[in-house]
Amino acid sequence: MPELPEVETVRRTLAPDLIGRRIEYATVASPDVVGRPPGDPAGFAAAVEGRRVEALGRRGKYLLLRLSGGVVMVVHLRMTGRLWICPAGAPAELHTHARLALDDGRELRFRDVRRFGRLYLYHVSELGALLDEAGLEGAPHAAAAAGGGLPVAGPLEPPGLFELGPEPFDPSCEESLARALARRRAPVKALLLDQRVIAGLGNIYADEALHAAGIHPRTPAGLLTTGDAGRLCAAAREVLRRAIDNRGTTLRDYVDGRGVPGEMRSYLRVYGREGEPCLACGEPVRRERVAGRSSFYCPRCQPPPRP
DNA sequence: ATAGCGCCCTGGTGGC
DNA sequence: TGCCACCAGGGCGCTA
Repeated sequence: MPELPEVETVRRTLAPDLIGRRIEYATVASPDVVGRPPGDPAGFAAAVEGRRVEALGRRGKYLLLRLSGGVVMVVHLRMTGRLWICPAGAPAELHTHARLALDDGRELRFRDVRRFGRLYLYHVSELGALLDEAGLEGAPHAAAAAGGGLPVAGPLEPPGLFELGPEPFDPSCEESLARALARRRAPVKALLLDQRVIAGLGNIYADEALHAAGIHPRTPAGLLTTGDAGRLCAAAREVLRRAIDNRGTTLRDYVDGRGVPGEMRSYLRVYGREGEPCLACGEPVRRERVAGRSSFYCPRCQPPPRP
């Protein structure tokens, strides 16, 4: 389940092989995965062909590829998406939806068994602050003024991309979380998963962060203090940092930009460990459905809220 | 405004 | 062994 650490790992592992490469031609097979221009794989392919990859950035769980001519390709892997580079001759796996042939005899491939993942195209002028936030320095693009030859404008889908909360490593994270928690009845976990509050946490790292902070996932957000919000942010940072250091969590599908699985799974302290002893206190880890998601926690380290 | 739920989609799993 | 209900969960749209 690509969350922030997995997307960041994909970015880091793709960058050295991708930056400076020219996309010779593109094959996009499934209309489903083309979010913009909506359902137009041919238009998408035509719009990226001939462009060079200039830089790779990330914002939340979105990966951004800045292409020459002021075009930005945005990728969201959702649940089972994979984006990696392989030799052009490698047999295409089932559910390969896009293949971008590079000028060095290799291919950038997008595969997604469940077709939840999406590819989007934008012109730099549409992205505004997002470029800087994603670490793509928005140096003026001389050749980009005209619109980059993109076939469509259309609405700025997905809306989520333009409503992202602060990155967990951004100093404004504490304030955003504290503000979101105040007077809310929803379980704290629901807000951690809300990308408008903090960008980049998913089910795995939300559980890990709550455990590290000693907060039960079902705790009504409004019961938490500003101090709790601070501890939660600090816990999230530590968990995410560690996950990035270990190149992400591979449960089944996830691989990095070179096709290599991540190592973080062995270091998860609660996620996926129902019935096993808490690594902090030995109490068996429990699993419960919170905010529509399966949630793992230690009943001793994370005392349940009093009903 | 907010909270909760169903939907999308496929493959793996576990029960019988 | 085969069959099938069920589960995984990110984001979004709908409802009350």
